[in-house]
Amino acid sequence: MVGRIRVLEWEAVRVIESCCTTLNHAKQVHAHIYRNNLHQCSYVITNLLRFLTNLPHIPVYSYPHLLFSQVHSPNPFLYSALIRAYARNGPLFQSIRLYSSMLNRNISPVSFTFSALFSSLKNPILGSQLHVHALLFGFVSDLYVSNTIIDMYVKCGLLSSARKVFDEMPHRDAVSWTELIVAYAKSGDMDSARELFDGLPGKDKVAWTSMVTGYAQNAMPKKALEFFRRLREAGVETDEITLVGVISACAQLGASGYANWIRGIAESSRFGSANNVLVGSALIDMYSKCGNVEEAYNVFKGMKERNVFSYSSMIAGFAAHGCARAAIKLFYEMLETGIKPNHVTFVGVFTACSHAGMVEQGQHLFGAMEECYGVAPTADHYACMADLLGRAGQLDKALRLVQTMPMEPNGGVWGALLGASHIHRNPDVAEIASHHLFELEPDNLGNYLLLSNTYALAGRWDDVSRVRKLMREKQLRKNPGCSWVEAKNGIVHEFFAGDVKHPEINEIKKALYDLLQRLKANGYQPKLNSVPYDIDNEGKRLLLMSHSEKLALAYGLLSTDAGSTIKIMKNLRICEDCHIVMCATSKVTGRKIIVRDNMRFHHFLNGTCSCNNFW
DNA sequence: CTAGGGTTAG
Repeated sequence: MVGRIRVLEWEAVRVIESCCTTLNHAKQVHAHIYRNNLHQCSYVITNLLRFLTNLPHIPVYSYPHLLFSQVHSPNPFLYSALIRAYARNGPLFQSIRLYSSMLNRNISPVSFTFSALFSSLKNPILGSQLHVHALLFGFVSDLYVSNTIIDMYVKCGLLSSARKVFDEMPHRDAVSWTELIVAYAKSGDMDSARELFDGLPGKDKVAWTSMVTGYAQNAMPKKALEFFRRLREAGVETDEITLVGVISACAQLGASGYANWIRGIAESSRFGSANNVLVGSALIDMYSKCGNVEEAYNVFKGMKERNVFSYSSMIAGFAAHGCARAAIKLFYEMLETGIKPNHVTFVGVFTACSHAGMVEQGQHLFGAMEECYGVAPTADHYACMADLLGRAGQLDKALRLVQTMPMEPNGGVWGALLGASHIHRNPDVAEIASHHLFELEPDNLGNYLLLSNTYALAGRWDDVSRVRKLMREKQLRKNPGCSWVEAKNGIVHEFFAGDVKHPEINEIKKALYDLLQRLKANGYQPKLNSVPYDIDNEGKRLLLMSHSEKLALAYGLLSTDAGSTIKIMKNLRICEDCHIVMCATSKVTGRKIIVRDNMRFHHFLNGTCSCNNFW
């Protein structure tokens, strides 16, 4: 009889492991188990519960608990499986209650009990108490348990406690190391991550990828590429997640040479964009950020499967390039496919409207987002709307929106208002916005500059010096303006404002001088009031001449073939005078010029810019 | 049962 039950148990578990793919399957299996009197068997029910835990959105309180309660004498594994189910999907206190009830019934926990408890725990007080329990029961020498304890401390933000557990572990595996490496990377401390990584004896794919991704996420794309090169030299396999990290690094570099290089690697691997949504979406973003929105769309069109990331990235890409109508059209296409937009999708949609001055369209969608699509607006969406109204010149409406919005305005909201005040030269609204910004972001230099420049445009030089004094007191120093341009051979050249370091600087200055003369003959006049300093006109003229994007433009004209597109990247916002020069140059030379500044892309063609002077 | 992943902004 016992033997027969064993066979049945084993069979039931095999059925669960192989055939259960939906909740309905699970229920059928359960009925079968019930008929065969196996519903009291901890082993079988544990496996059924484990399966249920992995299904998304199963309310734990109902069915899984029912399964559990039919077992009269549950073993510790069954308890642990239900603890894990609650830890994953249900209320935390239920996990803890089950754990106490286990102890009360004198059922000793097993290591699985603790890893289940720690796996979703984000409460540092409970966490450290349970850590003591794990110590008392002697489970901290268990790798799984210690690793989940490390993970728990990391999730609680207690990196030093996590490190202490790590340092005191008698044995560690790659998981223990990588958990900490990632934690350091996420906290922005790549030096510590690097130090740990260097000491890791067997560096596997995940550890290498964590370094690549860590550098990418911390805005060190060159370092990310260096580690990717070393990863490949070490003969480590590259998978989709590694690729995504490198692609993101190339996106930050913004140069087409890197973009095409990693694209080639990705497409010739098993994780090409046609079959892999993850890689595809990352490539869409990369090409958008490299100024090639057409290629981004080619990747998008070539994907067999698309999800909310692919659509949102593409919509944001169109928006950044000023293709507002394409962005909106894609948004509606997305709805037709049944893919639900999320909060990021809407940010992209509103940015598109904003940069195209489509106020009514944007307001309409803002009104509909919660009602029709179930996405509740966040402060970020209000920032988009403040931007939309403000850019379109409706500063009063924008201000009223900010003052009546249902949540506390964040920096983005006031920043949008400040930016709009600058565009429309309204120092009064700028004062209100910056007053809040100086509280919220006391060290954000850009806010001080925008306020000071808005005063300068209004000729309020006393106020300008007041803000400059404030900046000096806070010891905030302006980032030097810097631009990059791709030469014909794909090499990227860097220029700072007033640069004299480039080997061909004399030719470049000559070319720029000649260009400006040509533009002047066609009606260009330097926009002197875009210089926010109280100096004489000749000084302003010279200052404008030295802007890094103009140097980059001149070098681009010198170093690329006639008829080819010139691509320039800038770390700060392009200035009004440079914007005019770019427009005029595109007309006079017949060149297409693409400028990526820190805000968006500008496509200059035949005298006009895709941003319609909204930026 | 524990470790790496893509989209947004002024």
